[in-house]
Amino acid sequence: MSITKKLITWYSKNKRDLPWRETTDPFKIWLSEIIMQQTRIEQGTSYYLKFVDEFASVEELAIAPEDKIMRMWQGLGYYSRARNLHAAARQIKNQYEGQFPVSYKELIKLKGVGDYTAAAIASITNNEAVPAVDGNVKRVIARLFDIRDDISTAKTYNTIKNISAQLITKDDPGTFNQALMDFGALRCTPKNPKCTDCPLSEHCLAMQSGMVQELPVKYNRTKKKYRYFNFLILELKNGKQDFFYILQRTEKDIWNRLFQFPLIESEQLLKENALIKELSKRIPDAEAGELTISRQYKHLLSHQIIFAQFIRIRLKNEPQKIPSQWIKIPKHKIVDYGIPRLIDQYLKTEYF
DNA sequence: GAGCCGTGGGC
DNA sequence: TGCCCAAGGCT
Repeated sequence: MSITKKLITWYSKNKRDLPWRETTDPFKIWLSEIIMQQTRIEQGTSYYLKFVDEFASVEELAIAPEDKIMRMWQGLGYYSRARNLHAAARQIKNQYEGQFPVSYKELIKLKGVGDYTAAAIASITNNEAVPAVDGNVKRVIARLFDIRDDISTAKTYNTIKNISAQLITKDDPGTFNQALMDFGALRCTPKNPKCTDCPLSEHCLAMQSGMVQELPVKYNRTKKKYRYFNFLILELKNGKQDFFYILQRTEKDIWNRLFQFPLIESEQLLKENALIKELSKRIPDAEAGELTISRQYKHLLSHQIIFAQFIRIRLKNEPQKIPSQWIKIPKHKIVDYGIPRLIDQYLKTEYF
C-alpha cells in the first residue's frame, strides 16, 4: 500500500477531535488556522471557541474595533496575527463583498495568510490539491525521505513541498494535509517518535539509516537579547475611585497595540533612588508619596529575555505635564484592555 | 535570507 | 538568569 493510503487509513482511526473539524465554513477554518499558527492545540482551542462565539461572520469581525480583538487575543502571543486577522476581515468585507474566498490564489492575498495557511484553507474548503507544509509536515517528510538539509531554508521547504505534492490525493486533499499534520503531531513527534509499529516504517528512509532521532536538521540559532523593564504604576485617588495611567504600545517592537503601564527601559533594573530621579524627570510636577517595588519578574519571549519590576507610586496630586498618549483609567477598567501576559500575571498575583 | 514576533509545556 | 518546540508570516 502507498504512503498516502496508509496515512489516510491511520488518520481515519486516530485523528484528533477538534472543533473546527466539524465544519467546512471557510471563515471558521481560516480563524482556526490563524489562531493555531505556531500554537499548540491545547493553548489555542479556547481562543477559537471564543472567537466563533463572538463573531458569527467575517463581516462582524471586520466591523469590530481593533482594541476588542486585541483584548480577545490577549495571552495568545504573536499579536501581529490579531492585527492581520482584523485587516484580512476588512479586506474580505470590502473587496469580496463579505464572501469568503476559498481559492489558494485569492487566499494568499489576505494579510496574515502565507503559503501554508492558504494551502490549508484551500484544500479543506475548496478541495484544491495544494500541499500544506507546516512544521509537522517538514519533520515527517524529512524523516520519510531521509532529508538531512537544514529545514529552515527556502530550498528545503520547496523540496518538501514538492514531495508532498507528489503524495497528495486529488480526491480529498484536505484530509491528506490534515492526516500528515496529525501524524506528525501524534506519532512522528520531534522527541521520542513512536517508531514501534509505525504504519509507515517500511517507507521510512530515516528509520532504515538510523537517522530518525537526528532529523529534522535545524540550524540558525540567534542569541536572545536581554531587556530590563521598569513599569510605573502611578496611582491617583480621586474622590472614591482609584485610577492609574496606561498607554498603548505602538512602536515596531514587542506587544504592538497592547496596553501597558508607563515604562522606563534601562540597562539594569533600577533601584528606588534612580526611579525617583527618573520620575521627576518625566513628570516634573508630580508629588510622589509611598513607593512600593514588586518582586523581579523574568519573562521569556521567542527572541528576548525580559526582566521586569513594577513600581507602585502614590501620587499626592494630579500632574498636568503628562505625555499625551497616557490614559487615566479607573483601575478596575484594566480588564477592558489587551495587556501582555507579564503585566496580567503581575496584576493577578501581586496587585489586585 | 535572516531577524523579528509570545506563550506555555516537555524534558 | 536552560533549551527546544508548536497548524508561520512579515519585513
